Amino acid sequence: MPRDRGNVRRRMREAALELFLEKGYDGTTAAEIAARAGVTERTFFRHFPDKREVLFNEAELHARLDAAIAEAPPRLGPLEAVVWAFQSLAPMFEENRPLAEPGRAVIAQTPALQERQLAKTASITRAITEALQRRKIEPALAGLAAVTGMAVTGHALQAWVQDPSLPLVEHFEQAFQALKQLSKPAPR
Amino acid sequence: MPRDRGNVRRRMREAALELFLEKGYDGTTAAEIAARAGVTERTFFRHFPDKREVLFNEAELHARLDAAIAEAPPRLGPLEAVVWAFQSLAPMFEENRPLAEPGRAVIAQTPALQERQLAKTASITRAITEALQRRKIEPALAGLAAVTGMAVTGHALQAWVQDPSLPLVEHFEQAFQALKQLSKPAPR
DNA sequence: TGCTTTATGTCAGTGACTGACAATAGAGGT
DNA sequence: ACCTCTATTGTCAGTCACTGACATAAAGCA
Repeated sequence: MPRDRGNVRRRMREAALELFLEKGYDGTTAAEIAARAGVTERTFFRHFPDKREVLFNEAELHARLDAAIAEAPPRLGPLEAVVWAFQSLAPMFEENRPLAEPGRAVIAQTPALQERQLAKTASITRAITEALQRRKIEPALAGLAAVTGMAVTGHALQAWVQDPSLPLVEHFEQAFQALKQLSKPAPR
Repeated sequence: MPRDRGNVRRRMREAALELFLEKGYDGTTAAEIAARAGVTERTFFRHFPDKREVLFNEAELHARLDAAIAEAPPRLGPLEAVVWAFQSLAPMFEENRPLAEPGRAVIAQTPALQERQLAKTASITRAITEALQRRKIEPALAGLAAVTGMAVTGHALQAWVQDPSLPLVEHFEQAFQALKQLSKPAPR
């Protein structure tokens, strides 16, 4: 019965998001999601290890970040390389926006999903750290650049959701500049 | 039937830890934990919102941290206040060590528990941020001091588990000194 | 002693997730 | 067009986390 191959996954993601917006995450059963996608509950759990995963797409982000950090100009420092990598992924974020934006809303009101979000952030941070080490950055510095880069990125994505008029690239740039302001002057 | 009052909770925590060490987290059912504590599964879920919570003790830590940060000497800066607060809670950590140490081992090999751990860390970080703001620290600085303080504390606790010969207070001190080293010199 | 409150037991039910096995659609070869 | 082989999916039964409703007994108090 392999009729759609990779499309089944996408259909289930879309069906899930629709239902979550209609009835909330807790009010939606995995069987309902599967049904709307024209498939069985069992198939749902073959594609996603658990119900929460339907809202996240870590694998793709992970792979693209790995590649982007490797391709960043060698002259760039660790934090700059991270920012550069996210900048280069901006088109992907823009493209996924129709799904990502309402997804954030659902996550925001569901503790179980916020928890998973934290785990995903941690996982991506580890991935960035390793990618930086492949650029011959020492581990401690790589880790620091990774968490900082993730924080800046998260901030920029947040701002982008609230103000879609500005392109994501600009939000990245602003957040990065704000960080520089923070670390520069000794106040008072 | 209120015979033990608060003791039931402690008995269930101990029973859970024992069983987790014997059969692993996933191999242990909530009913088994309850049975070993001489109680019903339903009672277990009356005391803990879910199975994972049996391994964490956020409420107490949260309350004590709030108080400790409020009591820290006024002359201390935000990060110093956080470190001071954790220092003052060292006796509590030392006392809970028999439970906390094996608990860490269980968490380390159970993804579901690591996820919850991240959530707890985030929650405590928020609590510290708010406590610092009550000391008239501006929000951005308070948040930065909170995450930094949590990172230093986590590092110290990690080291303490691996080297119990040194008192926890010393580990806190060492980790704090290490942080200062990191932020001081501009390498190369 | 009788009454109220509180912690627990009992029971039935939902929903997430899993293992085992059967059934079918598609690719590729003949 | 027919056959074969493999990747996916459907079906079914079962475990376990978690919940609501109601009954019950212990503890505190009048």
